[in-house]
Amino acid sequence: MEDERYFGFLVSDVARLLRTEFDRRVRDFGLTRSQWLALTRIYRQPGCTQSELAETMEMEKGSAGRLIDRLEKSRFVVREADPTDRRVKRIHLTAEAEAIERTMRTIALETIHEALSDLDEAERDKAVEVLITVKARLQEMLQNSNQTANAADRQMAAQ
Amino acid sequence: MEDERYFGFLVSDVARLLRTEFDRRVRDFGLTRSQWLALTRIYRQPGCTQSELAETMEMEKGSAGRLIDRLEKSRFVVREADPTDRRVKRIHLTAEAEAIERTMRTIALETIHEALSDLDEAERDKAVEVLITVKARLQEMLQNSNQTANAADRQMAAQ
DNA sequence: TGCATAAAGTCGCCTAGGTAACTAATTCCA
DNA sequence: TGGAATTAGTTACCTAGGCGACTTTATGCA
Repeated sequence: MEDERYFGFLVSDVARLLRTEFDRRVRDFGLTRSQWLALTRIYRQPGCTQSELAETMEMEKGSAGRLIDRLEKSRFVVREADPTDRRVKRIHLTAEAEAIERTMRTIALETIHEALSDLDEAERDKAVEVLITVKARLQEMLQNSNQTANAADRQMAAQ
Repeated sequence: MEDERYFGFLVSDVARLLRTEFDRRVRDFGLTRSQWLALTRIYRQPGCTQSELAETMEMEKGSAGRLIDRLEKSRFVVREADPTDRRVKRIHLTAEAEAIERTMRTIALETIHEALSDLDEAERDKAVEVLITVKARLQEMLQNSNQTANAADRQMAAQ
């Protein structure tokens, strides 16, 4: 059990190093890794709502909203009102963003390619498979802690 | 090359989910995952300087300093002046922190154990090995981008 | 139909971490 | 030995993301 700990350290370290290296490479484009990730999602799902974006990015809608704030300020994205539901804001890429999305994608692929260059194909595939398994497990765990929190809330409310 | 991208997404997702789940489990102790990580390092290296801590945690000294600020405010840590070098502040755990460090370690091990419970031993070991390889590669990449940045600085300075 | 509930966004507050500029103290070397 | 370069730490400013309270709008049910 003790040695499992390293997995936790390592996965955090690798994620941070990857983000830092990518952000350095794209700094001149005025975007960050998170912002680019959002762009790729909006690119594939134009006109999505903020909540949908938060869902596919697996983050809180508050965090997603602020990400969109920054993207809008940098003119990569526009918010448009939904005609049938006045609560909803639909997100669209600007023309500039569509062009830059392609550049960023190339840099992302180069960065990850270089980061993985010491692995052979089988190792890469196995690593991806393992990470998918762990991620699914963690999502279940988080859902459970949400449920117990909600159950506690309901208990409080009933009293 | 295209499929390598998933590795990047996955490793970031797993790191974030792991942090969030752990932080939820330990919230009542008044600490976060990062703060606990710092405690374990100080536990193993009592009296270390802030720069040494930043080094072993592989983060900027500014970030480490702020982490220590929060730990000091929560009374888990004290800064002590070094008698021989007046620039240096040496970090020590308080008695309370030493006790809590053990509890947190248990929770960390439980969390990671649960997260990895769908893997067999060989998969775990292989994953750790792969992550070590990728991390080393990324560290090299970051060192290179640092060097080119410094080289550019020197060029600027020479002009 | 009317009211409770839920959903979409926003905001404030928190931690985390990078970057860069700055001060004070130390070391190194000509 | 004196001045340049380095090192330790702090600070300000930035993005990122979780959490919870809040408002506005829709929905669903009795």
